[in-house]
Amino acid sequence: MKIYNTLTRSKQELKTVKEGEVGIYACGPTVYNFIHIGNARPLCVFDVLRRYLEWRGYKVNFVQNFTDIDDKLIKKANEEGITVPEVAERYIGEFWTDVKGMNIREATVHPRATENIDAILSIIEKLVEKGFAYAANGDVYFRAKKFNDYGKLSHQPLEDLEAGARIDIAEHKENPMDFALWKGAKPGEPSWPSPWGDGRPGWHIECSAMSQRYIGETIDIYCGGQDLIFPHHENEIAQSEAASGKNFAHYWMHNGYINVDNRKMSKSLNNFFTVREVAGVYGYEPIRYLMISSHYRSPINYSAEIIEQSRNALDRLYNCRENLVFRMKSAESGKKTADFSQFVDEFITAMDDDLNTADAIAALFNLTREINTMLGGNPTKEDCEEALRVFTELSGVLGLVYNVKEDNIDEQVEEMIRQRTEARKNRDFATADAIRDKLKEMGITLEDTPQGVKWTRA
RNA sequence: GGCGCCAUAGCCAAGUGGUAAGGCAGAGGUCUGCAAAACCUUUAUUCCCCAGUUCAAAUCUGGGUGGCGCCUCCA
Repeated sequence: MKIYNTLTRSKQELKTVKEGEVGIYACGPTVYNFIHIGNARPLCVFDVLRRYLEWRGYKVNFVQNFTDIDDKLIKKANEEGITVPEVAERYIGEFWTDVKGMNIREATVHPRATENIDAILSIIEKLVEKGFAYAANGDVYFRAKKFNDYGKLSHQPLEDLEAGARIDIAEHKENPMDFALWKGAKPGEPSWPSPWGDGRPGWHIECSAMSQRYIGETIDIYCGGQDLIFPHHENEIAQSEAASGKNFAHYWMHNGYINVDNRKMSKSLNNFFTVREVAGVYGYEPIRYLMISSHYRSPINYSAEIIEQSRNALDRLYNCRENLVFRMKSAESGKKTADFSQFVDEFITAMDDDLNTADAIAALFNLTREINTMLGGNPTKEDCEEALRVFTELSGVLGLVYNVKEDNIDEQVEEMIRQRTEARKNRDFATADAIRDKLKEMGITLEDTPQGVKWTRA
């Protein structure tokens, strides 16, 4: 698989540190509010990346953090008159609601900044020891000039960045490009003890600490939005590599923005839509579809029109599956002649080329047309099963078509159990046993209890 | 000022040297008790403009026009 690497600005063949395994770190949300559809993009895109790599046989260690201590959380806590942990807890809960709605799988681990203060402090100590960091007025700063590769991700020499930097006169930095690793506590703020006094971690250091703890000193793929390239990811490289002396991440994947009226959606422009409000009108599924319907590095200009188009496109996929499942029930058993491998090949070719989900979706639609055509003929049960298997696999890798009714299997089972109970009451054990055997065939085991019949599915 | 991205049909969107995928919307048709769904046909002689390279350019090069982003918290 080829991946576009921001670091080299080119597509590169994916070579992982450990054969067959891949460690991915994705910058997670700062949990001070509902997520907006701009946040939804990396969540959906990198969820697809993870699903795809797993489907191709990789063992994926997918780490996504929660930033649960930060200026914005403190501000929010003060506004609402609650504590910072209460703010975090609330919005982590809301995050899960949206994320589950969009069929985004839980990461392997979701570490929180506040649970990794020890790891953060140990990196800072190392940096101070090596002369890459200095304490000033209760804060600790990273000495950007001392790290020779500073600017390698954003491809900007330090001097140019310096020229554009805004100098915050309130800080005690040696150089404007230095950034905070540790912030001295202000009254009323949450804080942790440290060798430099009570304080809290800076934003950048937490990701370095958590990626190192949960993946290792060198990670394979680091993911995030383009707006994190500078300064967040640049700073992470600097502090991580200065501390470990090793490559921090081999591949950097950055997704494009969601725009509104062709302007970047942002809090300051106040032109953002939350996932919750869009889902309230259109449902969660079209949001996911929209996010992966174009290439992840291209911008998407959000509008009501395109989300409606997404919903309609999705209907075509759902109809196909429904028609297929319906037909499968009555189809006669016979030879399997259908072959859909061509669409799987198309799909893989697309995804291998820097996660070209647009082309992958096209392959899924081509498969859909083929299945629909097949249904117009006289397919065997085996043909239908094969079609459903391929369709489910491909749509599953993209995480699409997930609100599927379980074909009323629960209702069916309940009805059969009711009939069996009725038969037993009438001492018609032949019928009762026949039903029991039929259920067994379906993978259902029964258990008679004083409260009634309990059943479980294999 | 430095760095970078983008421009393909009514809309969305792939395609980065071999003659324009896919989806939405529209039109016509087949099927259908009606209706859905599905299927077929149709909708870009052409990819912002100009010049160049080439047997061949949406694709490469140069120039222009228009739009956007990062350099400050942001996905």
